[in-house]
Amino acid sequence: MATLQKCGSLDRLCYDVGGRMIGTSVLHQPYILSPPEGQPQTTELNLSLKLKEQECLLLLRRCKNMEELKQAHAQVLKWGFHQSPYCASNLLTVCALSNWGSMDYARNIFRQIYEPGTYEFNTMFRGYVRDFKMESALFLYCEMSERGIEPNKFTYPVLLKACARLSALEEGMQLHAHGIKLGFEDDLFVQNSLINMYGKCGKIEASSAVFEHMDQRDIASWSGITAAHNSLGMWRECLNLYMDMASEGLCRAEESTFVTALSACSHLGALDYGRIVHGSLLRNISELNVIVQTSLIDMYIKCDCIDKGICLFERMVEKNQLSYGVMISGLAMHGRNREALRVFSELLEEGLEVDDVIYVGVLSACSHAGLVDEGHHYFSRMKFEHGIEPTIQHYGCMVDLMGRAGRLTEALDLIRSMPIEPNDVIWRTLVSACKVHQNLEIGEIAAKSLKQLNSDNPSDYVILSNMYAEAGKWENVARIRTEWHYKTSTQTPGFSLVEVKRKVYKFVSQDMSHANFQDIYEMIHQMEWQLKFEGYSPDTSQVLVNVDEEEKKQILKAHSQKLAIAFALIKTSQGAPIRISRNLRMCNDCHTYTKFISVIYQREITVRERNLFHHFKDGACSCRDYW
DNA sequence: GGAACACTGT
Repeated sequence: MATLQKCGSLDRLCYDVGGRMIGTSVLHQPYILSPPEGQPQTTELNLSLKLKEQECLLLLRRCKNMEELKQAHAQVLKWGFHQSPYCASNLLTVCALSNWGSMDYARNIFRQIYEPGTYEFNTMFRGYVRDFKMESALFLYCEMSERGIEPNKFTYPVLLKACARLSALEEGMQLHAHGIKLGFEDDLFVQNSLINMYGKCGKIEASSAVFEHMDQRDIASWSGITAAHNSLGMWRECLNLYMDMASEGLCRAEESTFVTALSACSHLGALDYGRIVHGSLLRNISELNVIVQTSLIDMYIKCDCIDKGICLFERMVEKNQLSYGVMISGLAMHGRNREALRVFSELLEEGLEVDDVIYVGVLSACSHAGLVDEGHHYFSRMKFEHGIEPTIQHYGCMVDLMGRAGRLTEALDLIRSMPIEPNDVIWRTLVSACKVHQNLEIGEIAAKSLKQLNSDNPSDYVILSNMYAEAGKWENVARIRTEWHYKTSTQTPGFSLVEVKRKVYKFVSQDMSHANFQDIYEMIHQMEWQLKFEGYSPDTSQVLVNVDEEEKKQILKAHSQKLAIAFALIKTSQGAPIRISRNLRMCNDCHTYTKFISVIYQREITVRERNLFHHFKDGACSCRDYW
């Protein structure tokens, strides 16, 4: 049998006309096949060896599963070609990258390769990343550096992807530096990967810097930069980027870019934009895939077009778990809880997998609808029938479910028996329920636990102080107010978004930053008269500033939601619906105010509050004042 | 041989 030898000298190769060189490009080292001992190196022998090697390659490439591969591997070993760089590399690629391959097997082969080069390392990186073994990939890169093997331009994208998935900023930055040193910073794929890596690590400035410095951008560059903004909650920026891309006309958008843009529309409640994206989707993509369709449904639902969402959902030929998930939580958001549960049973009938997210939707539908027994039923079914361990979110839903129904002791027992540490959301849910049901005893327990978590949420103090006020415990109210004052600086700024003529405007409380803020305040002033005439009186109980009553009223008047409504009234035609989206729960006064506006100006006003829609029409709200 | 996408409780 022939053996493989490393051939150090090119001279020898030149002399050895019949002997052949294998894989110089791969290993940067020439190799020859030597004849069995005592036999001369003849052209015939080399030809037959070459043919044999080809046979090995074919054998490896034909494999369709691990069993076949193992057999082929055994044959290659028998023929003595396992050291041939071609054969070894092919074997490695098949193991690491085929759908049925095994990375463990690949690792063994890799270890047996005489001198693995950049190509073999890259193959291993790709295999590891594909198998979500990011640490292993980065670890192997260290070995590569120690061995002094030069990475090439294919090395960086895959490793940057590993960093992106791990949110490993430090490693990512190191790779960036190495890439620059080796002169790969101008490679399009490296740049795209950098955009993505920095985005996933939350370093949007770094991500944008790479994007800005690119000479040419392709669709992936745009895709990456929009996704980076989207995942960090910078939805307006994301949409602006999408529009830039569309208007530049240099790239034809692909499905992924549409999906990102639609996600931004969902979060912003930007229906007009959503429609534009839908339009270009129909123009550019002939057949919409499941992901795009699901995103469209999600967008319509979150932009208050629930019926359009349902219509698209029903027309879908192929639905997956996520499509159902979007529909279930969407229906729950709009208070159509029975329908949500019906869709859930359809999902089960379809025989699709159920996951924890779907159950969050199901349980929240039960809690909104006050279906206590059903909620308990689904909760235990989730654990015992589907083997899903409840997460903090499921417990949150259960606490909400029992809390709304006034079963406060049960809710507290559940929190105490939870195998997970309760978070601030859980306690806050219970505090709110205690306030509604005026249970001071449990309320105090919950409030104490909430305070221990130091979550700096100003609304906690409002609920607490209101709870004490209703019970007439004024010393406690005073104490809470002082404590609150101390925390003022750390509160999250609330904002309202409103879409007017395809542009999304953001308002914060007391906002003076808009170009036409004077018109807006003038409008607020006019509205005040109308409101007074209709019998509205401001409710300052939730104004969280320690000032006198008159000043409180002034502050109340310029809450972000009111500014957004005033702006929309000025800028839209009579009777047009107004859609507002906010990051925080609205205060009682804004709720009452909006009800009055809906009747005075004859407008339908929808306010989206995180995951709940308030639909104001003719002076009433769809939540029936309980939210 | 390389990059990118959707759903989560107050």
